[in-house]
Amino acid sequence: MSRETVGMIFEAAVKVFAERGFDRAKMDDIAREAGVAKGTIYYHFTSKDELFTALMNHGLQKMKEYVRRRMDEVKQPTLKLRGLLEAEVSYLFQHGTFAKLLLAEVWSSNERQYEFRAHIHELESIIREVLEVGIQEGDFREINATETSIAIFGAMSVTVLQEVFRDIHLSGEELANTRTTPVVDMLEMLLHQGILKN
Amino acid sequence: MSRETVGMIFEAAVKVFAERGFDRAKMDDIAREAGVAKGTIYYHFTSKDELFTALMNHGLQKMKEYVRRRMDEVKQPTLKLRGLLEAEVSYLFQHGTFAKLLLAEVWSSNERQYEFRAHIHELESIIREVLEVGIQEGDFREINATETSIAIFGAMSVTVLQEVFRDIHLSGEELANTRTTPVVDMLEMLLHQGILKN
Amino acid sequence: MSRETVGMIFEAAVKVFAERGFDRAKMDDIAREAGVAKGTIYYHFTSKDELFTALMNHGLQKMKEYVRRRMDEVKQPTLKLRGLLEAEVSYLFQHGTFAKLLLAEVWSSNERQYEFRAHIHELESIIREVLEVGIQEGDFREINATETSIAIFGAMSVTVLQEVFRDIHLSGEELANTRTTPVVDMLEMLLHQGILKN
Amino acid sequence: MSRETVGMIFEAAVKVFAERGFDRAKMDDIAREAGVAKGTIYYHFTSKDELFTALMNHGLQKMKEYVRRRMDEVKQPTLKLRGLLEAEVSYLFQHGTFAKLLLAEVWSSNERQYEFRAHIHELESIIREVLEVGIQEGDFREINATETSIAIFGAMSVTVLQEVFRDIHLSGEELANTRTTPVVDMLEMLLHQGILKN
DNA sequence: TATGAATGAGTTTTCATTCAT
DNA sequence: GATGAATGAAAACTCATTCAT
Repeated sequence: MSRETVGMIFEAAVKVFAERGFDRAKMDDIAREAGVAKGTIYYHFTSKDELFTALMNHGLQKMKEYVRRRMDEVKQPTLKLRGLLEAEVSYLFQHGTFAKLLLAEVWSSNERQYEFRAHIHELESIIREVLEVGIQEGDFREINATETSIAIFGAMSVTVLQEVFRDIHLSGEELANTRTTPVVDMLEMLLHQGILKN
Repeated sequence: MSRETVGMIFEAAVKVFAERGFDRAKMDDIAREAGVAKGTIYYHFTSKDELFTALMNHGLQKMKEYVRRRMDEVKQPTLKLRGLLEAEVSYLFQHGTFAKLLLAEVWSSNERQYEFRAHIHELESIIREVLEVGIQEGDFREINATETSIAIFGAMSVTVLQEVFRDIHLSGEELANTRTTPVVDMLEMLLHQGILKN
Repeated sequence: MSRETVGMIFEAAVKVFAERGFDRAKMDDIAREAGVAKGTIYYHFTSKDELFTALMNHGLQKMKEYVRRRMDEVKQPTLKLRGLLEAEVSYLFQHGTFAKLLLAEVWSSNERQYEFRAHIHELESIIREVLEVGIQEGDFREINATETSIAIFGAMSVTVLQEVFRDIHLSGEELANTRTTPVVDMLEMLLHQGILKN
Repeated sequence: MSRETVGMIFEAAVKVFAERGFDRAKMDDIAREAGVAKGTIYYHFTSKDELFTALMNHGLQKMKEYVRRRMDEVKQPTLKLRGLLEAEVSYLFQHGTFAKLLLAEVWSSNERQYEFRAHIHELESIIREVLEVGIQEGDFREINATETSIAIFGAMSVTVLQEVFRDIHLSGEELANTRTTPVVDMLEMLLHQGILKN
């Protein structure tokens, strides 16, 4: 049963944390949502903080795996960048609650943040690696790969979040299906060629 | 004394809210920081929420004014975009605490968020307007101005935030002086010409 | 101006105290209602408690005077009791807010209560005196005047209060004009002849 | 333990509320008196208001049951009225704290009051029913049963309260044993035959 | 493993009172 | 006499965490 119980707590926690943010989320609500007693959560996690961290680590791990897997299918840098964007955008659309949590809590100031930002850095690193290879192979300009990767991550994540909030009634599945391509098209156009006419 | 008292509370509140985030900020700390009694805050603001909202509205108003003022100095769209970025980046560097608050709390889910996002939309609109003029005048490609402005806002703000966190020991003044130009250069290069080699 | 200011505070205080009860009444509300600054109340009364006590003493004094005056017009004990009831009922109807205050706060437990109950005793004494004269003059039975006067006061005041609450939309004037006679008739019938058929 | 804990909170609450009145009663005191932590009260009752309402509803329910039970033992209207008075007087003497609360808070103005007065009306209704039967069976005069029942309730309750306050050092048990009969005698004499000599 | 009643430190908010002008 | 900004003690309420069952 353990696996199942932990799973239900996880699901409930993502939902409640995303709805309310870390501080306004109550262990009571998570317990109710998960259909277990409050004590049960504490049997599996030592604290609210630990639960949250476990949650985010799990989510980020999954996201990184998903992105890496999808990217390994493509080789050419230009296409690789598109594949990467497609993977991240689609993942965040599918897990909108997780996306909210990600952006809302990275900037919140406390101990947790360090661990968090490390994870974000990893996501940025994936972008950076693609950029570096592209530069080396002569596909991309001699840009600052680190800074540019951060900017790209910002452009991508904020765009996704805006859409998630705008179409709050759509399911993650629907959002991912209908909005991924337009968003990635926009980003690709912007990133590849810039906005200048020639 | 009223003006002065409210001013001190404002300053103290920005600081404490930025250090801890809305939920972890204590009215006690704000009062101590402002050098007034806790009751005094409640004499001027009906609640913690009202104080926070007043604060953010004030900050966003100031930011918008600053940006608009700096932009009116430039006419040509290409240069105008640079002026805009320079203004926003420099403002956020100078008011790093406000910047943190801005990004951390927009995505946090509660009643406040709506008012907030409306302000963010205004900031995005400033970018959008520049894009639209640029498109009309033939300087920019036929891009989707709305979506692109969001992406640009994301790229800009996330980049600034990362730097603020990285160089946490630098004052806003120092950050603005040393980092504005490199960051704007990077963004301009990215946005103008994209990353493709030719 | 002093007389006027104190008068306005008095009026406002009766209203607010009656609406909310002593503890829930705020000095702020009284000040606003009176159209003066909060400090002004403290210039004239040393404390909320003193204001309240002054108020009640004043009200009870007025009531006693009113009752005694109306009663001196009648001589015969039987008619005197009716006159007394008429006076009290009519006064309480006209000053419904005061009546509420009277009954609600006599039983509230704190230091004030002693002074209060002393006043109530005086009101009961007026009844008792009438009963005693009536007994002596052979008009009334050999009843326990003290206890009976309390019972009569209870019957009268609770009846009035019920009507005040029931017809909450009527003005004191209207209530006094339309309800005094029926209520006094009922009480007189009850007290004079009892409910037994013969 | 639940039953016991709630019971202890109830007992403590009646005591503290009666000693201080609703507004001056502190949850801290109730908790101390009950020997539980403050949070425990909030685990069982959502607010001070809810605790108070639960308390009064419980008390009034008990009182009504007690009165109805004792009255069902008597059939003849004249005796029934005495039985009713005996039951109410004796109950209020035994639960003097509850009696104080009852009279002090019915007239205090807030949301609670409506629920309260509804209960009081029920107590008055019990009296009214007895009067109506008595009138129908020819034992009582053709009085207005509704208004008279209110007056009787007022006479009875105010009399009891006065005694409770006068002999503040006596236990409820002692008061009920020694004072019930004299008080009921007085009331019965007054109500049955009135005060006129013939 | 799972439960949920109990805890108490921590927080927001209220409001009578003061006092410099 | 009158003002109203400032105060701070007091109170209600919250909620992560514990622990006996």
